[in-house]
Formats: sequence, C-alpha cells, structure tokens
Amino acid sequence: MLNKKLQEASKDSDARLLNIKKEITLLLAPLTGMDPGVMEKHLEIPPSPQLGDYAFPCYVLARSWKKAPTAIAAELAAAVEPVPFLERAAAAGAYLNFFLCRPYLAANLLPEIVRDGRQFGSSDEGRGRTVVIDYSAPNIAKPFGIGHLRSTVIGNALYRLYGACGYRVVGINHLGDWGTQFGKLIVAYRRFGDAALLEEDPVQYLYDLYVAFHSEAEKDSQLEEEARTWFRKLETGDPEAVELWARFHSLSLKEFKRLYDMLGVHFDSYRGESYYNNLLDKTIELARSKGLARESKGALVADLERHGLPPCLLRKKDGGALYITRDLAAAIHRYEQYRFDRQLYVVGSEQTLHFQQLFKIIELMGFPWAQRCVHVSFGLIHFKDGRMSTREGRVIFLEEVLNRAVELALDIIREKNPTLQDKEKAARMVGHGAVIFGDLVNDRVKDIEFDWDKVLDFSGETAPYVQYSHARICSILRRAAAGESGDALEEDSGVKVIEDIIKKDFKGAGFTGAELLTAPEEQQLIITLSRFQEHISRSVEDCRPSYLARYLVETAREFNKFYHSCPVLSAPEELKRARLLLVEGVRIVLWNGLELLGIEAPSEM
RNA sequence: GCCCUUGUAGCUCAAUGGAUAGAGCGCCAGCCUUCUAAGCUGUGGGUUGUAGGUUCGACUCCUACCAAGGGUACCA
Repeated sequence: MLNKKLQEASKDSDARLLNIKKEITLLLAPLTGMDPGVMEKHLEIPPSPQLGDYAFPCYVLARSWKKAPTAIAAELAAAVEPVPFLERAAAAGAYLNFFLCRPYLAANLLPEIVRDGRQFGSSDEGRGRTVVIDYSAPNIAKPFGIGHLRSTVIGNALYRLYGACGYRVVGINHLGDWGTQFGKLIVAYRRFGDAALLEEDPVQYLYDLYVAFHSEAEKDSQLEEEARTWFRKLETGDPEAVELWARFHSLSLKEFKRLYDMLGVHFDSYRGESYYNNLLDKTIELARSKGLARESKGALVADLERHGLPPCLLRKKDGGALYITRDLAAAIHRYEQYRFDRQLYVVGSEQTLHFQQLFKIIELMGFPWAQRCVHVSFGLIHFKDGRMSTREGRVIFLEEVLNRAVELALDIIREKNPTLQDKEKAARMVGHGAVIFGDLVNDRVKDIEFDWDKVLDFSGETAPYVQYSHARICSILRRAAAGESGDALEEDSGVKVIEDIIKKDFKGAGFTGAELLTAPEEQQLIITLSRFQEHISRSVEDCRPSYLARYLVETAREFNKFYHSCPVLSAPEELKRARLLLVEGVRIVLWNGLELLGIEAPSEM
C-alpha cells in the first residue's frame, strides 16, 4: 500500500525510514509471491530481542510451497538480498528473523525524528478520505459525569490520531439536547424552580431538579405523564417550553465548553439532537416509502425481525419522535454534508443494539454507506457496588475528579520540586493527564470500576510516568544547553543544542556518532522509536488509542532503563552528542504520542 | 426467554492465530557525593472460567455450559 511517492523517497540517499515493517515487506514479498498487504500482516515482533527485530513465520507458506517451514525459512534467509538497513536475515526453526542494522537505523532514524519534530509519526495514509467522529455527546441539563469522560477522551484521541494519519476529520458533539428529560426538567422547574439559583450554578441546579423530579415521581405517578406532555409541547413549539429549553441549553453548553477547554477537546460541530427536529417528518416518510414502517399499537415501528433484530420504534403513539429517528436523520444529513468514508460513533456498549438497528435501517433504506458506519463502543464505568445513575444521584462529577488529581499533583510537585516556577501549570498537565490516560490505557471494550485510589495513583503505567520521563529528558537537554552556552536557558532550550549537533554532525545521509550507541538499552530504544508510526496506524485501524498509550509506557520504561545505565552529560564528547540526539528522539516521540492522546507534557515537574 | 460484551498472577490489566503467556500495583530485599527516586535493580507469584472442536500451531477462532455486566416497544 506504500504509495509511489514514498517509495521513491525511500530510495533517496536521504532515506526516510518511515516504516520499517513496510520496508521489510517490500523486500520479502517478491521472494515469496505473497501479496504485500498480507505479508505485512504476518510480520511480527519476536518474543525476545535476541531472536531479532522482526520475524516472518514460514508456516504460512508451507502449504503452497509444499515444503517444511524450516526449509522455507532457510531458503528465504539465503535469498534475502543485502540492504543497508538490514544487518542480516537468519532462519531460526520455522521463523525467518530480521536483524536491523542498528548503526544504520540510528544514523537515519534519529535525524529524521529531529527533522520532523512535531510532525514525526504522522503520515498521509488517509489522504483524500473523510472520517466523521461522533463523540462526547453529553446530555444538556445533566452534569458532566465521569461516564461521559470515556466517550470524550476516546473520541478526542481518535480525532487526533486520524488527523495525524492524513484524514480529513470532522468532530461532532451530538449533544443530548432533546428528549423526554426536558419534559421532566420543565415540569420540575415550573413546580419548584428558582431563577436565581439556576443562574448561580446552572448545571448543578438542573441536576438537583432532575433528581428531585425522580424522587417526587416515586410518590406521584402523574409526573411522568406530565413530563411527556411537556416534551410534546416542546416538540410542537410551545413558547413557554421553548423558552425554558433555550435557557437550559445555553447555560449548560457554556459550562460544557469550559470543561472542554480544560481538557483541550475540540469539536467542529455542536449540532445536537434538537437540530434534526424539523427533519424528522421527512425521515419518517422516507422509511415509510421504503416499506420499513408499520403502525402498531398506535406507534410507528420498523420491523427488523427478518434481520435478527427486535422491532424498533420510530415514532411514539403521541406523535413524538425517538432518538433513533433523530440519529437516522442526523446520519443522512451528515452523509449529504460530508460524504464521509467512515463514520465513528464513540458511544457506550449499552447502546449496541441501538446502533445495530440504526445501521440496519440505513442499509434497508438503500444507503450503501451504511457499511461505513462503525459503533466504537466502550465499557461502562461503575462503582464496586453497582452502576452509576444520574437520576439516583449516584454519579462522580468529572470536574471533581480533575480537581482532586490536580491537587494531588500539586502536593507532589511542592514536595519534590519546590523551586519549580509555575507549579500550577505543571500540576494541571499531570493531573489531567493521569485521568485521561487512565481511561485510554486499557482496551475500551472493558468495563471500568471507579476507584479513587487508582485514579490518584501516579506511578507505574500512568501518564505521570510518561510525563516524568519526558521531563527528565528536558532536564538533560536544558543542562546540556547551559553547558554549551555557559548559562541557564529558558524552557525548550535544549532544542538549541540539538540544532548545533545537527549542523555539525549531519551531512545528508546520517550523523557520525551513530555507531557509538552500542549499549543494549540504547539499541532497544532506537528500535522502539522506529515503531512509533506502526502503533499509530494500528490504533487508527482498530480505533483503539490504548495501543498507542501502551507503546508510550513501553518507550518511557526503556528510556528509564537507559537513564540509569547510560549517563549522557558526563559521557565522552562524541558519545554525549550521540546520546543527546537519541534522548531528543525519545522526547519527541513521547511528546507527540501524548499529544495524540490529548495529554500535555510539562518540561519540568 | 432471546441478543451483545467480558472472564488471564492476590488486585488492576497486557499479549498481530505463532517461539518460554508479560507489565503495573501490593509484599519483601537493594540503589540518591552522578543528568528529577513520580525512577531503577532483584525475589516470589499461572490448569488463560469449564468441556469439547477447528488448525502444523489457540489466551486469541467455533460450539455448549458456568459466572459477571449490559440490552431487549413508546428513555438516551
């Protein structure tokens, strides 16, 4: 799949080793007669570095070649032509193992990383293609709980990851700004609402109203019915209902935007459910005309039994629409507007059936792009003793989580780095990072048990661990810069040192100290850095930011091993220069990787 | 009832159908006159829920069962 331009670029003397796996594929595929795409899928990383850097299991060819895998491995090992980036290819049992030429890799990769800087890791895999991502989608007039964090954080990471792979990305916040809960709120507000309290702390107050409604509704069964009536009034444009809705809407949105700013989350559109209200009749008509809808008990139902799905309500007996109808209208509208090649719905797994029905209906309506819609589902966040529930008031507010994490980070910084200039800024990055990373590091399909101790654990496989490694590197670079110029410099000043090295050492193809990086820790780090882009691609393919998050932890771990066994500043001049360049490469990868996950990295902490 | 998801070390979790299933936390023992100890090194820890099947090869795919969670017509 490597496009022509890149292929040509890789032949240049000023080679770009964008993706080693692809290079090996290009080398091996012709020898085997395999399709390069298939070949690349089979290439794997050996369980131990002693076995090699990449491996091809030859069982795959045994049948078609009618030979023993071990014989194939031996044959291929002999046939692989020598290329600069490869030290050797050796057969080990049924495996063909590739050993990369470390000095060559170091001499080419490290300058490339430094040259690309913040662009390193990005590609044009998705050039010319558009992906729409629907994420976050909090309910207006409900507090932003820890549960909404998952969609927000996963969606935000995917937004950045797809962008880095060259896709045109459209981030949509499909606000839950319509539906029966507004009937409930209007009823509650009209009964015991207070305009002053609403202005004071809108989201908290609306939340109190919502909880109050449900506790009242326990006693008074009329309330639920009254709420449905008021929602119906809202749908049909009743001025009082619309006026209240608009107030709730704008006050909530303002609050949400404050949280998004805090987290660095961006959307290209805040078009929520309410936007599609006047498209619903048209949508329902379309479904009808395709013979998808029938009357049942006064409601309009799409019968999906033949497709193995339960029937799906499109319109209530009171004439009101349901959220699947709004989703349907939204999908059609979005396709008309964006002509997406892929549309991702980052929504919890409890809505799996909803999306199965939605996609099936889109397909049955005759839209072939139904195949391009993907439900990127994720597990629930729950307490040890049961699920969270807004209506019961069993929720954790996101802001409280963020604040407590920041406070803890601040405490630690005060203790460990009392002379740091802007402690609050660093604490914000670390605290927020810890919360975000905690949500991204594990496979999204798994449920999460909410546990303060875990959220507030800053050691081990966490964002602070990665950030700390990054800060250590910055510290080395700062000191190196101070040494060179004779006095301490401002933030990010290490760049100057690296630029000096580049000017002195790089003469087109490589830099001269590469062969000095012979320690196992150094070699492992170089190999790992070369795999950055592979992990980004994998994260995008599977919509799993956790792959990248894990990779960053691995990279940080390897850096810390290096840090403890390979001193940089006190090394002999040539080696020092080589190590500075290596360390700068690690810094860029960690920084870029965290950035793609929506996490900032302080240069001191 | 039916459908979906999950089940791996004491706990939380990794692991492209591939080589000896790995990390973190916790426990214990070491390492700060040396670039930030939010770190590093070492020790111990496993019938991958159970039983079959497919495959040269299964934590991974299929079937059944068990357990937990979610969903299942007027909420989202």
